[in-house]
Amino acid sequence: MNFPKRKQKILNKLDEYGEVDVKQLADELQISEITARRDLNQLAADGLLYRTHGGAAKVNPFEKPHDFANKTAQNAAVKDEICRVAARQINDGDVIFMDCGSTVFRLCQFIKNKKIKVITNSLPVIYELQNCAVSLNVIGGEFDKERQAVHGRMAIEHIAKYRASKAFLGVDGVSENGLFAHSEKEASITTAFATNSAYTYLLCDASKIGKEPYLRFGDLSLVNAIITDADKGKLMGIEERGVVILNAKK
Amino acid sequence: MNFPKRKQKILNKLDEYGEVDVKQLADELQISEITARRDLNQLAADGLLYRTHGGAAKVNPFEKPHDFANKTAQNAAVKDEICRVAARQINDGDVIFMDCGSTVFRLCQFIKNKKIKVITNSLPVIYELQNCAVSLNVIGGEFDKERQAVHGRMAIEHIAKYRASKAFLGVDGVSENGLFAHSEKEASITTAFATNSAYTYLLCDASKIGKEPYLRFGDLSLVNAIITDADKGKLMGIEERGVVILNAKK
DNA sequence: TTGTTATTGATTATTTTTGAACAAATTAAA
DNA sequence: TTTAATTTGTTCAAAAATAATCAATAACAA
Repeated sequence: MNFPKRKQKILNKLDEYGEVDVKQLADELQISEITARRDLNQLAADGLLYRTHGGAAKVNPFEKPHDFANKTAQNAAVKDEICRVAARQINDGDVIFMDCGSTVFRLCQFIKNKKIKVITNSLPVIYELQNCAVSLNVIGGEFDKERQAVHGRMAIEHIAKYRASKAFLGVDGVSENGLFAHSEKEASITTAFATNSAYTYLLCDASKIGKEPYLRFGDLSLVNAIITDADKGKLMGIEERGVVILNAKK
Repeated sequence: MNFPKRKQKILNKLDEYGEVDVKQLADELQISEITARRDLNQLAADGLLYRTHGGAAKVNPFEKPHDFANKTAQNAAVKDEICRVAARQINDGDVIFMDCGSTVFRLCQFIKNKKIKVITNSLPVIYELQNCAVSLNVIGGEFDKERQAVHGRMAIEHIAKYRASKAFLGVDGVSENGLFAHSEKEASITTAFATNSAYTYLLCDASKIGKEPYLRFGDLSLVNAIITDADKGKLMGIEERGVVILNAKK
């Protein structure tokens, strides 16, 4: 039995029972335990399941059915690790910016009982945090349906009126040459967040490191720290520029 | 049983009873007490619960946002009639203000296919309209959890920058003596909406007519028309002041 | 054929998880 | 207040799971 077929079986099983364990999987599929583990790791890397000790679980069986939750399911495990590290940087009393990226969204779950103020342009973030301890400030302006967030001139003006102690941002790419985005819209918002916060964290998984898509919108000096699961080797050029690297490897 | 599964069980239990204690948890989940403690500590670190001596408590005593849906369900039939009439006043190309009242919220369902721009401070309205034809403008500022809407000075400033062709507003009371609200917050937002739109509609069911609760915040001249299911008799004093009455009786 | 590559399994070392024992801290009681 | 009972954090050890390395096999192309 080849991998694609096993993959299908594993996912079916997972869908039915909500979880699987390595031993039982190895037995049923007539493969060794290590192969079963390798399969699970590969599926976990694709964000199709959650790897646990001894097995795996469905991505999020108790998550809300919002469509933005689905988007963030890709690489959820890695993103969660990154966000755990990020959450540890946040103290009561902080005023933080959060942008509308899928990685930053996953930060919500870890800050729900912190006594902080969150300023954001992301509808999913607002929706997720509306009933918890954090105080919310909504950035006003034109609503972008695709990104489920507010963008445009008004949004930039709004941000400029506030000062945050920390900003948590995502980008489409980052290298020693600077920060990169797919669109002008996101670039200008990100820049506004960064310039109006005392300390800026970039949250990005390994896939974004070294990528330079489309638009270079800012220098590395715009951010103070990068929280990532990428290897040291890939980050050398960036660290040399004075950016703090926070490792978020599992 | 692995951690993710225990995590879910703990959270479920917490959700049901509001609190758990270590001993009982260890017993029910067939784990040692120290493991139970470790689980609770980890969940607490993620902000999913509050750690107490001997156990843990739910993180947010607040209620879920369902109460908004419940509120809108009250008198739904009457409110829908009012909103049907309101929707007929809206033409393609209009720029309209919508406030955060439960009546105005029900207007959403009737305008989803109109080619208009909606400017609102109501999170439920944004959520409801995010995936349809209307273009959305989000009013920025401090988020008020109770009302699920944005209020405050920033919101007022935001509104002042726009001009709408029509505003659709709710109030807590209206009589020939003017407009009434339960709180200063809502009053100032309503005033801002009304003064920045060419034509202002008040959406209110019969229960609001003649009521004068707490704060009188504006003259009747602030509105151009009232859409209501109330009898002509109750409205005489108001109509005399030049306010157009649109009947919305079933 | 031959060499290359991908897949799988076995072995070993490492990491993670768990529980027990005990000292420190906290709460409750006298 | 002091004392007793709980609860907790810490350290250590055992067990389980995992990652890493290497060898065997299968699939594939030249």
